Amino acid sequence: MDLLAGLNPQQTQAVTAEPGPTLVLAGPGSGKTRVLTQRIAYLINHLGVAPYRILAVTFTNKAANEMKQRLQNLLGADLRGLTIGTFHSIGARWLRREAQYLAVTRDFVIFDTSDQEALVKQVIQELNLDDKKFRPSALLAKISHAKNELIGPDEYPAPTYAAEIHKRVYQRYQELLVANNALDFDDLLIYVVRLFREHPDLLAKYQRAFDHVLVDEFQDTNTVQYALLRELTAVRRNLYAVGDPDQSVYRWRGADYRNVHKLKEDFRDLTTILLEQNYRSTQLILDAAMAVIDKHPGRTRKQLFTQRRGGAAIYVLEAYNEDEEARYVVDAITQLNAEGRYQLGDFAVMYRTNAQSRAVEEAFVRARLPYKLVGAQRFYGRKEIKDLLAYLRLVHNPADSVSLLRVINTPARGIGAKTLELLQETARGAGLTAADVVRDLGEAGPKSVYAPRFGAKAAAALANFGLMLQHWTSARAELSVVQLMDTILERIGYRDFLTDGTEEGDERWANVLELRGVAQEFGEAGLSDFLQEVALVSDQDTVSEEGKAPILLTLHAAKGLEFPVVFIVGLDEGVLPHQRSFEDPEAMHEERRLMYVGMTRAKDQLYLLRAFRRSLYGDASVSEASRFLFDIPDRLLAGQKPHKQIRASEAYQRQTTWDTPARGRSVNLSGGAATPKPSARPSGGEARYRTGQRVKHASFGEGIVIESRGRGDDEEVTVAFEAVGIKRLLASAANLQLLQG
DNA sequence: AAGGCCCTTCTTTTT
DNA sequence: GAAGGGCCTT
Repeated sequence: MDLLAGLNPQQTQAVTAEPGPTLVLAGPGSGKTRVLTQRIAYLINHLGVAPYRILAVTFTNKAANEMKQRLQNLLGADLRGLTIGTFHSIGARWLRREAQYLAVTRDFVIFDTSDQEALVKQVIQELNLDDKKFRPSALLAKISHAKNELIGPDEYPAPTYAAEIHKRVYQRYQELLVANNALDFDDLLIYVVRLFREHPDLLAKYQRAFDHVLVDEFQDTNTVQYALLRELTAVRRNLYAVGDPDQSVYRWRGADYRNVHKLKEDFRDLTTILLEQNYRSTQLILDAAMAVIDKHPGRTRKQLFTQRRGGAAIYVLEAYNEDEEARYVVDAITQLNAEGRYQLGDFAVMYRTNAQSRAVEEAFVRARLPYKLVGAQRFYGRKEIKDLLAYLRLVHNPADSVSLLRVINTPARGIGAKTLELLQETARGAGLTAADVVRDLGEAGPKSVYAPRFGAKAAAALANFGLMLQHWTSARAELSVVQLMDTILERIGYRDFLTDGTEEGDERWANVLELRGVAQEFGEAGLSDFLQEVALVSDQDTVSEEGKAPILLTLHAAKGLEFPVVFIVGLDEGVLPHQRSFEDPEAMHEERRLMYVGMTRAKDQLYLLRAFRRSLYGDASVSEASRFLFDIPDRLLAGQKPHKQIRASEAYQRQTTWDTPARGRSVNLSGGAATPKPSARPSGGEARYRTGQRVKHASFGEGIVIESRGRGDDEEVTVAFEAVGIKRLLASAANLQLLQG
């Protein structure tokens, strides 16, 4: 079979590049995954490299699985030891293999963010810190940052008092991780690097093992990941990196797209190949996306092009609020679907923050349209799921005190805060884990040396839990993950505990069953593998390929995906770009890249939506159109072109030339003949106020009507007052006096 | 010990 | 506008 058939010249160049350090800068939709897999196939088939001498690293399990799948199709045969996986899963695998060198055993568990927080809270208590002044999340950020710079707890610089506190927290946190036989996400990477630095023989072994190392999404690597790659490839120098700095959106997680530049410095003979031909979007969408990203300072310009000339204009829609914004989306989907041009699975709705999904979901539910929400965090973050996983983790690794504390009284067993404090104290005093103590109480009953420390009732409750735990840990070897899960569920009466007759209760139990399904799919693999798998799933892993319903997801989760029709909602200053990026130019650049990523997901049609009024933390405020909207040339846009909001005082002076597009005018959504506006203005009596009218309010003074809309039988009027700014009023209550009209 | 109520705080994005 | 923490009652 001809591996190179159907590749364009740049792709061919990338696939057949001479061994040696190579950087492929791949624009969106340029066939990056294809190049990466063909490259591996090329190494095996044409250069005769043994598959087990190849290491391919990705960021998500989904990307890894996709590559495996494609290679299987390409090469037919089994992949005979080819290593493909995420940075974290490969790290975990190697660390289990080399656990003899570590302070933890090979059964270590992986602590996720909430476990980390629980641990830090414990530290805050132990060190008697003011929990108002030291927030777990802030402390964890410090720790993670230090870890990513390969700074250990004892090397942590402490020039100030605050830094001294951080250092102590870091030290104790790390001790507790070891005591729990646990690693956090960062540890999965830094332990490998440290191991390599401390044991040159180990490093040499891994350097020898892999002739070729390939990395996907190279722009998302952080300092540790880059160090790992560099050390691994220091001898053979066959590092093949694929990435796109324009799509770097994980800075907040330590990713540094400047690693792309570092690569050029560290490997002076680096071959760089640019992939600019796009096989996804229309030229119009590419032009719009390039217009946005070209405003990004200090980047290498790429000229993306496609054979797909022209294309439908990008629709800009300005809604009154997020509910109407969501309704626009639903209406457009309904319409395009009814016209038969697109299946429901062809649509995607993207947003900056997860909180924005609520309004969209509600609109879908109201329209009785199905939808799929992406977010593993959401599933694995649920209480019932975390609880059940904590039981499994505890059985797997009884040293895991975070899990023990989580489940020891869930469902309630009469073990309260006092008892738990005493339990921890007892364990610490005896140099044991809490699990050891409860198991002894269970086995020896009242004769246990620990029994006298507790009240009779508490001791009995603890003993009971200890017996259960003992039973599970000894039964564990003979049971599959599903069987163990069933045993636990049955024993603790979890179903009855979760289902309380409400719909939510049923949903909770359904979630448990879903996790059970995951375990079932996992088959015969061990508990350890199962726990690792669920600890390392990403949001992007949960996007199923053949969708039957529109998909709702964050812009981050959308990276790497494509859809015929894309809606990006919340194009408001403060949302995208996010408020938190206003002060920091680097963060602002990342918002721009995020916008670029979102836009380039669209194959045929792109809708950009914003809401004039948006609620944040409960109450609403007026927002301005995102700066990114203004970067797109007008000629590429249709619908309501963005306009700068006019301040109340300015509006007052410019009333005669007011140019707000009337909300509610007919918008042609599908690009065909004019069609009725998707959502009719709520019917009601004739509106009393119109945009541009001058009105007077008893206490706010004079102003101009920005907008008026029906609300039940009443009318909601938004007025820009000269003295007090923009206010929203109910016509019936405000008693506005019409000054002209 | 447990459950209910009110208060605060907060949200970016996720391996 | 949700979720967690603190404080109250049973």
